[in-house]
Amino acid sequence: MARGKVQLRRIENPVHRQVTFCKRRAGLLKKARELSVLCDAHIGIIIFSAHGKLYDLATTGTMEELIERYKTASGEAALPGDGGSGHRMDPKQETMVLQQEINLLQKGLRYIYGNRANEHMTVEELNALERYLEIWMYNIRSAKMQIMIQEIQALKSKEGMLKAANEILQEKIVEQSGLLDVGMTVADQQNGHFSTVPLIEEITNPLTILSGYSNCRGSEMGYSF
Amino acid sequence: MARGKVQLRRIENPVHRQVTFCKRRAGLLKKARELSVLCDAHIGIIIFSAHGKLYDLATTGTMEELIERYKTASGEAALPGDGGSGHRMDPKQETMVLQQEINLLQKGLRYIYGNRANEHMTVEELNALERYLEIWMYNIRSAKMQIMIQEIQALKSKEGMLKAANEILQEKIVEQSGLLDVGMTVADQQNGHFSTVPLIEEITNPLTILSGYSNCRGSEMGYSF
DNA sequence: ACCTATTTATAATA
DNA sequence: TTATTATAAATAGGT
Repeated sequence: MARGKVQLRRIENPVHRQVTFCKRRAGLLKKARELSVLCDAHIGIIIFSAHGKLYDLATTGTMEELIERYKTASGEAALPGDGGSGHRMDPKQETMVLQQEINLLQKGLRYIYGNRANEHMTVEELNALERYLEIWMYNIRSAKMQIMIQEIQALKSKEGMLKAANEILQEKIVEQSGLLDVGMTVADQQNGHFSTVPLIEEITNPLTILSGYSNCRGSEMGYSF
Repeated sequence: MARGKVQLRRIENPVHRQVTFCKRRAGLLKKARELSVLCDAHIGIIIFSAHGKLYDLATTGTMEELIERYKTASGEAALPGDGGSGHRMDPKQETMVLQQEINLLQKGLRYIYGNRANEHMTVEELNALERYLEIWMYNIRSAKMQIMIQEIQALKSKEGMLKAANEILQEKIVEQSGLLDVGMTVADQQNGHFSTVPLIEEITNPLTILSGYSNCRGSEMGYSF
């Protein structure tokens, strides 16, 4: 949330990932304490870093007490809750948790299924919901990849055209050099100061460099989704 | 955090408290999921509302697995402080985590491809499996994205070199044309068949085309979706 | 629930 | 880790 928005995927740079982990961990625990104080909630948080280091927080009593309470509460049966947040028990509620995890899609989902989606969904409706979520996520990701692929193709096109142009130019130069050679023969007879050979080499060199560079190591693998 | 800052103490107005609880609870869980994805952390959160209602989140596997791991990790190391003490992951613990993931995956595979009547999975387990799959997909896509970004950069680099080469070639041609013109002057006096002007235009045209973008579909790369 | 003015959180950087 | 600072997010107060 600063100096550039971040995508919701694993941070590849280890340093960045570590810094972000420290900061966000602190932020998360702070938020938990605030929520606990503001709303009388009892909160326990367990965090294992990628390296296995443990960080925890228990806003009330000990973590053990919270765990005991959790086991009791989670084992009980349940009421279909208000309208959103995760409880447990039946498939209906569990799927609602999944729905919450994709906040951006929630609005659209309500549009499609109507407000009663939270109240009276059958198993069949839930299956349809899941399928729809998958398709939607697929489309969004596909769109992003499409943009990148178009860029790659455009760049490759430009590369091909530039290469072709270089060849044409090279041919023209050779051709011109031949003409020049004939002309220079006459010229040499007049002042004898020029030689065409070094000139041709000068011209050819850049192309040689280009040809060497053109090892397109672009992975030939097909990107699939 | 908006329309007026809030004091860090219990919200007296019950309505406000409930609304804030809902909002901040959602925010807290969202932050936890983000931290988990961004930094490969394994996070469990248990929230009891003031009225005793349970809300929880396990970003990896099941809450029970996290609790087991917590007990091991917190019991091993030194001081059982209030909260936030770090501990290290020993081989035993790491093996346990990996074994949990493997077991869940194998069970899921048997469930999916085998006889569902023989393999029973709880909703909790299925959700955990779903989260695993999602994380794996994240990482796979991240890797693919990385490859594509590298390819784009390589192509842009090549494009720049080719353009530079073209410019050099163009300069050489103009330069040569000048020399050729001088030579042709002599040659024209002999047979009068050549004119240098059309030649220059012929040479220049390809570059004009090159500057133009796009076209060309070539791209032997098999991107598929 | 939805809408914004503000407050917070935090990504990039040193 | 910590500090800084430009920006992205979260959210308090209303509707």
